[in-house]
Amino acid sequence: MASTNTKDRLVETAIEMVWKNSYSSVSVDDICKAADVRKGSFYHYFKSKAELAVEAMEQHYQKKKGDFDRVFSPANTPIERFEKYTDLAFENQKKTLEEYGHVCGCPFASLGSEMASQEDLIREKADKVFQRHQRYYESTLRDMVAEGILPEGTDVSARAEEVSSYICGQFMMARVQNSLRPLERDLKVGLFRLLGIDSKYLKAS
Amino acid sequence: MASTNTKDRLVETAIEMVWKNSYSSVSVDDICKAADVRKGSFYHYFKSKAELAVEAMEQHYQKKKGDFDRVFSPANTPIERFEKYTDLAFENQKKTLEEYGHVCGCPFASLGSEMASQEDLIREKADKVFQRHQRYYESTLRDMVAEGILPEGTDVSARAEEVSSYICGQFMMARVQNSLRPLERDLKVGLFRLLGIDSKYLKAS
DNA sequence: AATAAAATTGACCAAGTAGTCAAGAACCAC
DNA sequence: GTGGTTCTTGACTACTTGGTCAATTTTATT
Repeated sequence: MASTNTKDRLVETAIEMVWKNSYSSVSVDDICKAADVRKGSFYHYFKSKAELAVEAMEQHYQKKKGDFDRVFSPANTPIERFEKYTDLAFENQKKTLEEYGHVCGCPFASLGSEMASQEDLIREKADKVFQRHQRYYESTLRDMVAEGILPEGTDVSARAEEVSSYICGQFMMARVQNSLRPLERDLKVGLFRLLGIDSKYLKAS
Repeated sequence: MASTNTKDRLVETAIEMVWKNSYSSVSVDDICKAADVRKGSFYHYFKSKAELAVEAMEQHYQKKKGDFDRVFSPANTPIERFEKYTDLAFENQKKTLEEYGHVCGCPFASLGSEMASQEDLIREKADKVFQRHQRYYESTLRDMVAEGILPEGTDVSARAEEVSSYICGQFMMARVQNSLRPLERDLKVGLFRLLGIDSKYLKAS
């Protein structure tokens, strides 16, 4: 688990601690101590705490990218993709609850929202990560249009953003409630209603 | 604007500063300075910073309650209620952008999410406020069922929570993007799709 | 006017904050 | 080995943090 590489160890420790708690509540000293790194080394690799956060976000995205690629693979039907995605998302949240003792929500949203007005680099990074996620949704929506599941002329870009907002909102709600229950009940069913897919296409699965 | 009452002045200043920035980035000293109150007075009224935050949330909810009551009044058709609500929500976000120079999102979500794992009182308060909001949604959804706009047996409680999540998610997204554009484009149309209302009922308005 | 209660003040504290820096250690190519 | 580069260290700074407290002023009650 723990990287031998100093920089990676800092990044991994940071994403864990910040995701569980918050950016401001986790100090550079905390991260250094947990990663067993002296502060001078920290500032050898990062020129600020914010820069570490940005790199942690990128690395976390890269770590999850494989899952995204698998779930949103064209080998799955468009509907399967969103189904598998909500399952995956739920499992991830469940894992944070078991591992950190708390529902942690979406790290990009929490961190991006917390620092939105103070660290523009962090806000921008969160924004960019969401855009990348939305490309997966868009592509799936386009396939839905092609298959006649969604009407010609559907604004896939707008709808992808709605999906992104909805999922993010569900995660934040789960974090604030510190409970997986509404997520389990609402995430998938609400998402498919939001997608505007006729129920006849959902019966099959 | 500025209250003559010391306690109110602290609460009003706090909600403003915390909403614009974040809980952690605004210190007790900052709030005291902005409210022109000495720190001893602060701790005469509040026994901790967290307690102030909880009271600020309650007061902010009370301040907005009138708008909610007007918008969700049974004098409006159920569809009108959600329409007026999205309009109001958008205008509120627009106001924060103009006033604070930044899209601020939902204060209960931002604050609740930021402090979820550190200050349980804050998390709980945010949770409670969302529950109160959901009661407005639920009541409207029940009226929709009664009018045949939604099918008998609709789980209004679950759907209200979905609505809450979606709106919150849109706000957070707007904050992270620091832009009103997606909100303007997606908030209302996505909400009505999420509600699962047959389009024939929407044509009328 | 006397008294008690509520409100205000500013000095104070211990602990933490992000970030710096000069010195040394480890590693590299040659 | 030599020389240069990258890493690591720990002490250091200047400042901020949430919170305390005893002394004072203001306000309300009689």
